[in-house]
Amino acid sequence: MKEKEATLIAKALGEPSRFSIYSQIAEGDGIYCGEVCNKHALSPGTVSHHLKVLTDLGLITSRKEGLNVYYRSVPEKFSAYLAYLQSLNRK
Amino acid sequence: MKEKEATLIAKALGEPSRFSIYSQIAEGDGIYCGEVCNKHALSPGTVSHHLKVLTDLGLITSRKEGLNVYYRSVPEKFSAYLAYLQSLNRK
DNA sequence: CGACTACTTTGATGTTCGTCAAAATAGTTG
DNA sequence: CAACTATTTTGACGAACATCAAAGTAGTCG
Repeated sequence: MKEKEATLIAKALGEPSRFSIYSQIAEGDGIYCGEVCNKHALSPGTVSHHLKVLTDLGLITSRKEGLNVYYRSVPEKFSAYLAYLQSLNRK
Repeated sequence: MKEKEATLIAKALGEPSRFSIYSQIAEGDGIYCGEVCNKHALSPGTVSHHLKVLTDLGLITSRKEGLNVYYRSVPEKFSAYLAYLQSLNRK
């Protein structure tokens, strides 16, 4: 992973709502968009926006199931980010 | 470390200039403020601002040496942040 | 003390971006 | 097809913030 990508991920997780949403997704085994809206006091449009940012960065993936959209995390991507951060100390 | 603090650190590192400045400090064994200004095309005021943000978060410390101010990283703080991130996956 | 240096603080500016309401889209179901 | 539901997109607005120039501060040195 390059510095630019790491910075974009850090920026994404630096927004409180988005960090919280990512945490919720990462902790479970997948979740529907609506459940995210329920847990956080945010409009559907705002939640959809945050989910798109996380998806574009590869931190989560989505799959349509009927009317709902199912989201789950991509641990490998997150691990790659952690590995990059770890390499910063004592390079 | 709590979620709020982790988010603040992520936000701080999500700003490209600040991420780059932190990297420069973390990679070496300490550095003067002026050297940071030289490496990055930023005004002294801007660099000072970024260094203050990182200092307030406990990611770096400063010590005055004559006319110069010497900065070095606090690896323990950064490690605590990494540990928190690691706990997000598979909690 | 007075000139100089390294850094910090202040004030202003332009941009980014989180948020919502509302319109639009896609898919379901009678 | 028509009504409905879940999500996304659009447009607008306000707040946060990165940046700079310039003024301020602290410490050094003749």
